[in-house]
Amino acid sequence: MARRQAEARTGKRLSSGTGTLSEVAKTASVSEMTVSRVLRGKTNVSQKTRTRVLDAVKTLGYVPNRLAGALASAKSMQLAVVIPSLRNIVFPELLAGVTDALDSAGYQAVIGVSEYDLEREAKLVTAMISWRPAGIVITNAYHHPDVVSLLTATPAPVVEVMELTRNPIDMCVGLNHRKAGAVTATRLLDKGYRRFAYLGCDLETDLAASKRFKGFVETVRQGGGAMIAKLTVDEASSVGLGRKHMADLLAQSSQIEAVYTSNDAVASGALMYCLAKGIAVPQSVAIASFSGLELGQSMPLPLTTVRSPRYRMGRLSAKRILDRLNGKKTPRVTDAGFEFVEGATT
Amino acid sequence: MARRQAEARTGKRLSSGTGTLSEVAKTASVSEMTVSRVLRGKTNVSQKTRTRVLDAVKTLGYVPNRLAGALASAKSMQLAVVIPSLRNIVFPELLAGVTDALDSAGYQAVIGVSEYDLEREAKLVTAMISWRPAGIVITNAYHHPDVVSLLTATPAPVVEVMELTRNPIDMCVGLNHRKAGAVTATRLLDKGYRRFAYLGCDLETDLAASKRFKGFVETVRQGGGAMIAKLTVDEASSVGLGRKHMADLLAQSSQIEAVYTSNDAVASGALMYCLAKGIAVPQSVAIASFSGLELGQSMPLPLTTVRSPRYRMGRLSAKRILDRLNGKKTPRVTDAGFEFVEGATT
DNA sequence: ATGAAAGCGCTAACAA
DNA sequence: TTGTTAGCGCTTTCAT
Repeated sequence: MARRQAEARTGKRLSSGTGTLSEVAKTASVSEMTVSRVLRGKTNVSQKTRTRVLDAVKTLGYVPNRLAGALASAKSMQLAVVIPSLRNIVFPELLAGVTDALDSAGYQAVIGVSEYDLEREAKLVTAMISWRPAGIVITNAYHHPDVVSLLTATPAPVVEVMELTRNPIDMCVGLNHRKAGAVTATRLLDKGYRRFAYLGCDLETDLAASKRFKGFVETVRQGGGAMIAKLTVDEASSVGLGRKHMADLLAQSSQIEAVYTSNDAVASGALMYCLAKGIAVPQSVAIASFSGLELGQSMPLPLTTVRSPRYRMGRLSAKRILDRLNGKKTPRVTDAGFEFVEGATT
Repeated sequence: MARRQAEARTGKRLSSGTGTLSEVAKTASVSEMTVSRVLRGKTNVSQKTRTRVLDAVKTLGYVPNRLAGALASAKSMQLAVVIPSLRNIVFPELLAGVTDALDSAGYQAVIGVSEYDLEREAKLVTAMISWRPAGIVITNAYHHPDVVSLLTATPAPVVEVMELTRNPIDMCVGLNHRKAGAVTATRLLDKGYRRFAYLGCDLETDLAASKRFKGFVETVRQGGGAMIAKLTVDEASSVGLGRKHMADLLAQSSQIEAVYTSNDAVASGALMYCLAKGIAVPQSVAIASFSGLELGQSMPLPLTTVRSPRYRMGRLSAKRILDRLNGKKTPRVTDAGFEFVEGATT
């Protein structure tokens, strides 16, 4: 048996190991169309033949070939999802929302990871489109010009997710990152903080973080505060980033009252640094952030942060696409909102 | 323009928005076969015609239809990946290894999430096989009988990843979890700990964790130690789980010297609880774990743990499948190993 | 180096 | 309710 397998799995055939519609048709003594109808749950088939067909399917262990189905009907059941990274838990969480929504509708997610590289994203989008997906979910709102043309030309519904844009290629589901930064600044100013610092990843790469930063800085200035230190590191946001670089940031000025970070991972690392060094938070230095990760809320001091609805945005994105495919009217822009979370670090 | 889009994106056609091979052929005044050859990088085409074809492709913005290609050639460029969850960062990390390996070879990953549910996994595997993937990567080594038949029958290479089995359906890439538990116990015993407790998720659900637990308990017994407390919670492992339930575990006995947890997420939560409550780690209670997450190593006290090579296992799994597809000989069983990490929590 | 014919496995559209 | 015909867009195979 093992030998048969080894021979069969040469990759030379992927016929199926499951036979074809026509074999099922022969076994059940009906036409291929009838089998097709039964398998797709069409109602105009008598109960008798239906049972006969289903029996044949079962005895043959037949699994339909969706490649052929999609080609013939020009309707795929695959949804392309493009995300920048799998290392940052927010994207898997987004993906979880997408897959949950698709699951009940019988769709599959095909994923592509751009690693925050626009060129790579462009290649990826081409590759995805070559599978003629029923829809496309792509993270963020800034893309390679080729991606914009491709996505504009494709007949499939497209959702840009995470950031809010007034001018999406097709649809968009996201939140206003600038506003999230601004809200955070307002809360900190209200608490009396005036001298701020920023710690995070490279802002050219993470455009959403950059928007939050801008909103934060603007509001700080308007509120009479000042940014007196800033440290960005050319690597992806992570707990390790915060843990390793908080010292350097604090060394930039002894007057820092509060640190705003690119996200909860960095903030958690920064907080761990303070805990390890015995630096009093928030008395010596306050920390505020963005994401609302479970991690941040499990810290000895729960983080002050802004919770973004990743899972919900994923679900919503998939829903928008499914709705469109079902001919429903869909809004171009969906503001998924966010929620300020008052923790113990400010 | 926006209107045209809205009309086009009804989901009624997914023809392409990009034309077909035959249109390219007409534009370049060659046969479809020639275009096909150029696009697949076959060498037996003159430089002149090649350029002409490529020009036509560019001006038309043509993107090949891989559904049709895969159907005609019986060769898909999609790899199915089935994982239990996206919430636990180890699976996205595994996935990252897979997508990185696929990327350079031009393959795409189609993912399915079973949510630790064998029934759901069975449905998922059927759905995936209906796309006739070039290969299948599936997490863990225990499956629904239907899954076993399906995977045994499919001509595509199959890799079971994470756990080590001597009898994989086709191939397997993983580590010996029982041994990982045993090694951890040995180290703790060597350090003089004798009274142990366990904190983690439901062991019926997470079979790998269960194997580690068994290895741990066996070794503890053999080494003259004892398990004097155990708390398992019927929810997925998470930082929150450890954070919330560490108190209850410690309440079970005042004599607990060391706590072994289902993984680093739980351990991190447990450690945070101790930090928040001022419980001295490891003096009052030691903590040891499994995973080797960046998070655990960024804690104020780095965790004592066992690092599993998630990313590498992902890469290796994809590599095994690609090798098989290229006709290379591949080992049935690949032990990816693990590494004990001496932290500051023991 | 290039092309023509046939067909992959399925479904739409029409007929009976 | 069931079947027939004609493709979907591509690649294989076999010519030339």
